[in-house]
Amino acid sequence: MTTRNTGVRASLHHHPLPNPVPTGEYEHCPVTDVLRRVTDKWTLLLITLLGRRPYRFNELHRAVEGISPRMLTRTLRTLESDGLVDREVFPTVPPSVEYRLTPLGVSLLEPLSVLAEWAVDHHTEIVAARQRPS
Amino acid sequence: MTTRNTGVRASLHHHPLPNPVPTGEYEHCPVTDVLRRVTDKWTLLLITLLGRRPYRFNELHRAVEGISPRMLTRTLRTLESDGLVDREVFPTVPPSVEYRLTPLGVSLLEPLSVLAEWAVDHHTEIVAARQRPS
DNA sequence: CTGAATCCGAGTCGATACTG
DNA sequence: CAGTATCGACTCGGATTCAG
Repeated sequence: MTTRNTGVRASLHHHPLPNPVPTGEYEHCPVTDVLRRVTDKWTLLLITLLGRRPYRFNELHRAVEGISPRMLTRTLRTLESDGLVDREVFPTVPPSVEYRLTPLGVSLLEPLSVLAEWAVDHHTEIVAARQRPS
Repeated sequence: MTTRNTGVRASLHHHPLPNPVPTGEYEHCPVTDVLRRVTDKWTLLLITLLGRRPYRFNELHRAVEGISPRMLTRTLRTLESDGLVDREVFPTVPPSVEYRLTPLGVSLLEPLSVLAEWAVDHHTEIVAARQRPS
C-alpha cells in the first residue's frame, strides 16, 4: 500500500461504528501500517533470526536462502529506519557490520509469535480451502 | 516506452482479475503466507467489520470509505477462497449477497487483536524513529 | 444491487554486475 | 566484507465502463 490514508469508518479496536462519519481526515491505520512492514517477503524471517542473536550482513545472507544483497540491504534499512533493528559498524579491515533487534524489535516477537502459532495451526485448513472447487 | 507488455506474452499470462489471487511462492512459510493475505490494503479492515456482523456488498462498500467495487470483490473473493469468509446469495430481485466470517475467520480475530494492540501501543515510537535523522 | 471487463501507473522484487 | 547500480518482470490497486 502506498502511504495513502485508508479512509476508514471503523478500526480494529473497539470504537462503536459511527454511522456517517463525516470526516475525510482519518489517520492512517497503525495496524495495517505495521503489518505492511512485517509482511514483505523477507522481514518476518529476518526479525525471527535476529530474535535469536545479532548477525553480520553476510551471515544473514547465508542464513536466508535466496535473498539478494539488494533485498537484504533494503529490508534491513527499513527495519532500522522503523527503529526495530540497530546497525553497528565496526571499522575493521575488512569492514564488519552487525545487526541486532532493538528493545522495540524484541517487543514485537511475542505478538508475532501469537499470529505465527495461529498460522501454523490453521495453514492446512487454508490450503485445503484454496483447493476446494468453486 | 514504459514497461507495458506487448502482444502474445501479455495475453497469455496477464489475467486482469485472477480469481484466487496468485499466491506466489509463499505457501512454503505458513506464517508469511497468512500475513501476506491479511496485509493487503483492505483485508484487515474487512475482517474487522465482518467480525462484528454479516454485511451485504454495498454495506461494505459504504462502510469502507474509498474502496472500489473491484477491490472489494477481489478481496472478498480471496477471503472466501481461503476459507475465512462465507458468501451467501439470496436470489431476490434485486439480488442480495451476504458475507460473514467462517469459524476459521473468527478464530483469526484474536491473534490479530494481539498484534493490533502492539501496533497501537508502539506506532508513535515507530513514526518517531522514521523521522529521526538517520 | 452485485458485480465483471479493461486500461494503466506505481510500487515490489529478482538478477546481475560492480565498488570501497 | 558489505554493500550500490541498473535493468526488467511482475503485481497491486485505482478509474472507468458495462452487465445480469
